[in-house]
Amino acid sequence: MYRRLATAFGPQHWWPADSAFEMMVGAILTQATNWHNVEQAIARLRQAGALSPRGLLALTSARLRRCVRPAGYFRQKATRLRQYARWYLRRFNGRPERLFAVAWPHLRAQLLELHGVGPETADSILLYAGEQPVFVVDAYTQRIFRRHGLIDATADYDQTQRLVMQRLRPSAGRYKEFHALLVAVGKRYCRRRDPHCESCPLGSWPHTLR
DNA sequence: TGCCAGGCCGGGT
DNA sequence: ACCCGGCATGGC
Repeated sequence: MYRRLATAFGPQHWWPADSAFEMMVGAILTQATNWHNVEQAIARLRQAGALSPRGLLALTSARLRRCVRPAGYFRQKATRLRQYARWYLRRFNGRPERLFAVAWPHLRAQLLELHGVGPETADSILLYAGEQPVFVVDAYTQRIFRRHGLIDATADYDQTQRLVMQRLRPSAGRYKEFHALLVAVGKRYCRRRDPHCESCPLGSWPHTLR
């Protein structure tokens, strides 16, 4: 599946961000939200000088909310970003090399303790900002794997993640690309309703790729 | 127009 | 341990 997607779509160049902190901000902002909306919010944050922990914390909450608004859930996300920035600054001085000096299984547990950071957000940060060999599962991954019979209907995040990490040799580069490719193919061919699979590189419904 | 987007949390069974 | 409603904007 990975090879087929890579051939069909080519390199995805993920995660689009100029710094580790910007990537982490994007990971929180993109929760259940179109990336286009996130880009608008990030542009506002950049304009406000808030793409660093200190810069973000310097904003009033009203101003922070105005920056976040295009990304939706803006009250929640503004609060979560502020908490995240405070944690990142206090514990790691806002330095990615300090953050990722922590062994990733332990760091993952710490990230999950933060309000507003669940498994996908934590794993995205570990993989794309930290280059740790952790596969990121998202709604597209689950939907595509189910439609191809790779997992059963009840498989949860951890089971799906285990499947990939047991079958694909640990490699941050490959995990990054595979996740990005699944999103790319999912957006085009595997939406919740209206899956138009005719020309999908993974084959047509009902899927037989195995 | 309605549906959907790169989730997560809290309260209820 | 699940299940569900709430959270919100912008594009097609």
